[in-house]
Amino acid sequence: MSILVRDADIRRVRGLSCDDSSFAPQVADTRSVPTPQHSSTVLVVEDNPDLAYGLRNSLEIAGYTVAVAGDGVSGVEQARELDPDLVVLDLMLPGMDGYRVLRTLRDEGRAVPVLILTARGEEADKVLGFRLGADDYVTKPFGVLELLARIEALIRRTRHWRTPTAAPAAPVIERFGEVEVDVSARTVRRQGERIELTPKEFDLLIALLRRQGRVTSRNELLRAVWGYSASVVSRTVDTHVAELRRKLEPDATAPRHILTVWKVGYKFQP
Amino acid sequence: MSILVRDADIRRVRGLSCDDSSFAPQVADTRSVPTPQHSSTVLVVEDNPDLAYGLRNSLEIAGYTVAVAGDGVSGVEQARELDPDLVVLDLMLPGMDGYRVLRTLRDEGRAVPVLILTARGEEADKVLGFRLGADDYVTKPFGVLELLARIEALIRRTRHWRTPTAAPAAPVIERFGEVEVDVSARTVRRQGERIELTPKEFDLLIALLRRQGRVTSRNELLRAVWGYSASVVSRTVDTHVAELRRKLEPDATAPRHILTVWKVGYKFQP
DNA sequence: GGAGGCCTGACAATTTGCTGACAGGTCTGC
DNA sequence: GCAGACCTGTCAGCAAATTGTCAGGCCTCC
Repeated sequence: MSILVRDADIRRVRGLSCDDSSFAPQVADTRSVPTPQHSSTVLVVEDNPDLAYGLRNSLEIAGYTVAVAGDGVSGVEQARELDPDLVVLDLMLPGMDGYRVLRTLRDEGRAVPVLILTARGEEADKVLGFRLGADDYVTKPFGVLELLARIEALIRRTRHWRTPTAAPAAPVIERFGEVEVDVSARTVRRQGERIELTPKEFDLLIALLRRQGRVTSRNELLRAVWGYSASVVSRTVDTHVAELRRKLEPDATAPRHILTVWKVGYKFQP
Repeated sequence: MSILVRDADIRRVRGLSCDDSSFAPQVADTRSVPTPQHSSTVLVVEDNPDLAYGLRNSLEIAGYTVAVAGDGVSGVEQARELDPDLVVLDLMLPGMDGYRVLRTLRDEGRAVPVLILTARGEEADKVLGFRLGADDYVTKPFGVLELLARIEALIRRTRHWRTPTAAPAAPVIERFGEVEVDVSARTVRRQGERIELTPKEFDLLIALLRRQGRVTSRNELLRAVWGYSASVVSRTVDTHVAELRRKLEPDATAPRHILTVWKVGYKFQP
């Protein structure tokens, strides 16, 4: 893994003017250079300090504004606050792992491009990452120049729809029956009263909400919420569905929203 | 390199409805169901016939419309004519190489996403590819599922500026007589009133619907709905047909939609 | 070390579907 | 046109499959 790359190379990748002479304060330099493309913000969510430092450095040299989050929770928070142009996301994070970070962002309706950067190179991992809404997936060890090129490509691809519209970022709230779900705050109220859902319960609820009106098999729910594909052997999904019903349905024994479809799966109805 | 992948996996990558029961009618269904997501067109520019064939196959199973070009010049031409949603581009091409194809497309102002697929895995090659305007870069040997996931991600990312309105998954509804069937919700209404069908009944109804207008033998229905082929010894199919008639026909003794064809089987008529 | 979340596995409660027989229709050969 | 053979319609009960539910135990996080 070559974190050590000449600055000139890094600049070149971004297509900045590259006269090799400058060993001057690069950061200040690139900032003052009137880059035609207004400086984009990149959020790096990475718990390994060394790697985070290296990335920040490379990205700043390439002319980006960089923020670093050391764990999943602060990653989500900073993504909300900064509204970055791209997120570089490690999967192995303490606490909230990368998959969950990604899912949370997407559940909140954030379309920010996400590049997953991880040691997990199994094809299944990659497929899962893309399914959850990732835009690129780079495995360690990686070349910095390639990473920068991919970041550049992603930002290039997504720039035009960011500039024209200044999103007012309305809170995403879903309602059904006497329940309202604030997706970004991950809170649920029922008759105005706060209901506590566990993370899995909330994810499951969102997954059902996103598929409302359609029958969803346990397997699809497993993949969407738990992240793996396996023939359903245990009662995990059912257990959580039962818990959701208990917490959200007026009468858990006669559900009106979270319905069972025999031999197929579950279906959410508003 | 695993070109050989189960169809079910390939479908799953596109997020089509997927079910645990391996041989159940649901899987067969997905093939004929008009997928709500309008079929995207993928242009494959690849001179190796075997690889091109394999790609076309996988992509078609995944639900894409596929065009193949065997060299760079016809690749550019087809890109102009078809205006595809994505281009899979090999670099090593006879005549006009991939880089030049890419540059030509971009010079013409075509913003179509391009995924480079090549054996050249040097970082410098990748960086060059991205600089020329590629959106992704996959090196051989590659996993088909990963490639499909990347293609899906790219098309997902670029879909919105091709289709201005993002419709929230309109339900697929089939109608006949006074009955309407919502396939994805697995619900049936008759004169607007909800009719409860058991799983087998619903599957049988779908199977008949899919074969409307032509006679279907009990054996074929058995295979389609029950998943196994067996000479019909029991009255199973008939029983379920009777039940369907009772629930859906205005007069079950004089069916108008689910007709008996003597000594042959059944026929559905809208 | 405690608490909460999550999964597992068993048991109970439902729902579904198959079987097998009988009744009623339809067809074929005469 | 008739009789017998054959095919389809129908029914109800039991067996099997599926889901609801719960408590115990493992694990992670605080």
